[in-house]
Formats: sequence, structure tokens, C-alpha cells
Amino acid sequence: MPELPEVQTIVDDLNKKIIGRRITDVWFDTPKIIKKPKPAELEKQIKGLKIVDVRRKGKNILVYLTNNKQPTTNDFLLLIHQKLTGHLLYGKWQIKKVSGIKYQVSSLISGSLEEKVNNYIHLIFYLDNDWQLALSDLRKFAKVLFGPKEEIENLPDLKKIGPEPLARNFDISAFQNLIKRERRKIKQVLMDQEVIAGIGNIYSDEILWQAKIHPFMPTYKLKTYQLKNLYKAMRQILQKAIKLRGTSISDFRDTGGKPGAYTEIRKVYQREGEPCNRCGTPIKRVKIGGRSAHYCPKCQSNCE
DNA sequence: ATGACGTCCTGCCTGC
DNA sequence: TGCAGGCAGGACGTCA
Repeated sequence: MPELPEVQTIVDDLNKKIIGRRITDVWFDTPKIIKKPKPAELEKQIKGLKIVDVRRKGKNILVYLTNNKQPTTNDFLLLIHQKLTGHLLYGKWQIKKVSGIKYQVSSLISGSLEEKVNNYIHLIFYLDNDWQLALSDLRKFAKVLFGPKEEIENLPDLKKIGPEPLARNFDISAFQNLIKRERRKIKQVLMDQEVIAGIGNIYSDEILWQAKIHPFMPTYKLKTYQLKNLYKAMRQILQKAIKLRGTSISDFRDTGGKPGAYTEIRKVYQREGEPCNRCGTPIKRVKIGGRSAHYCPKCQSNCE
């Protein structure tokens, strides 16, 4: 599932590939993904706009557009949240109607890493260079919002998101201040997008393993040295994962369809029963609020 | 304030 | 072999 490093990988790719392009057309077969405006309105409103920037806020991809007339009052924003299984792909596809509402989307690029037929592409933006930006999503949980920049930026979807863990001004004391007032288990706090942006199930497990902290540890009980370790682990692991272009457990792919390399060096996530890299103890998996947590019962035994 | 659970969705795995 | 049932999981809503 795309978390901060995976989304950053996509955003970096898009900055190389789609800046300056104009959107010439839109196709979709799953209207529920488009939360704003009304799905039928999207094409009319976005057609002709030029892509000027692509950024990330938490796990959200932000595509900034303009109509080039009066830039300050005519800027627009396309927000894409990939949720569990969404990915943005840059390529060329052909759409064939199979029946009333069924379509078949197949890649026109020979040697493409993507399978020839992609049953999960539900939304395509056509660009003025003959290429396309497609949203593929097996579970159809992804969400897309589009509108005037100010309006989208002020929606709770973006407004409520906490600070970026890798931001230069997010130092140890800023981190401590946020974390210390929490009463929940540390794993849940790390994954709460309103506390810190971009961390999900995979990286919270990895960060806690590196910091040697039990996922169930009540946050207010963390000692100062543990908070320091946690902060350091968070920055290190996220940076490393960005360098390796993310983790591909569920089915993350970059915009060219390639998996991320962090998968190879992960220490706990989906390694239940395998030996801990530090002490050899089998990795344990437990449920916490409907999510699974993976940890080493020996290295991370400091609960209670 | 916290937590537990249901919802969305579908490929995959298990068990009979 | 085949099919039913359970599971995963980010964000959000509901209820205790």
C-alpha cells in the first residue's frame, strides 16, 4: 500500500514526465472514485488545463494546473489518494468496450512492464503529447478530487493532515510535543495522519523495530531516549525507502510499472515466523485495531 | 478521548 | 475439483 516513500516515488516520476503537459481528455468507468466535482463535470472542467507542478502531502498526490490566463485566480488542483491498491501509471492504453458498462484496457507499448491487459485501470487523463496518466486500482478505494486550488486545499482531506516527518523544521522537539500528549498505543499514533503525515502499516512496523519499541507501548510512557530513537528511526527509514523507490508488498509499482526495492531490506513487515535480523527470534504478528502489527518479541519486549 | 467494529472491494487462500 | 467463506487494509463513520 502506498505510504510516504511510495507516493514520493510517484511524485518524483511525474515531475519528470508530465510538467508542462495539457490535459486533452478524460475517461473513467468507475464514477465513485471521483468525489469532486460530479464525475460527469470533471472532463469539462479539467480539459485544456496545463500541469505546472506535482507535489505530495502525506499520502496525497497533488497535481497543480493552470489555464494560463490569470494565474493567481485560475489555478486548479487535482488531488489523488491511492489508498490500498491504487497506482498512477504513465503510458499509452487502448480502450475497448466489452459490454454495456464493461471495458477492456490494454497497453499499446510493446515491452511494457505492465501486463498487456490491465483490468484495474479506471481513470485516464489524456495528455497533449499522446501519452496518458492512468489510475489503476484493484480495490477501487482510491479517491480523486478536482477544483479551484484554494477550495481543494481547504478541504479536510488536506487541512487535517499533520506535519511532514521529513520536513526540515520538524525537529525532535516538534516530534516530542506532538507525541507526548497522546494516550494511545504508539503504533496507532504513528499511523494517524492527523498526528504525522504519510506513515502507514509497513513503515510504522519497520520504524518501531529499528527503535526497539513494542507497537502496543502507550505513547505517554515512552522515555526521552526512546522518543529520540523513534524520531531517528522514522527519518532514517523513510529516507532510505525513498532512495530505494518504496516497498512492493501489496502491489505498489512506480509510474513505469516497476516494484520498489525496500521490500528486500524490510525487517519485520510480513515476515511472521522469520528470524529477527538482530537476535534471531521469530517475528510475531498480532492484531491491533483491525490492523496487523509485526515485531520482534525479544528486541521489542518493553511494553507495559 | 479512546477503542472496537463495520464499510468499501476483490484477489487469494483455506477448508470441506 | 469446485465452491463458499474468510481475510487484508486506509480512512472514515458509528457506537459504546
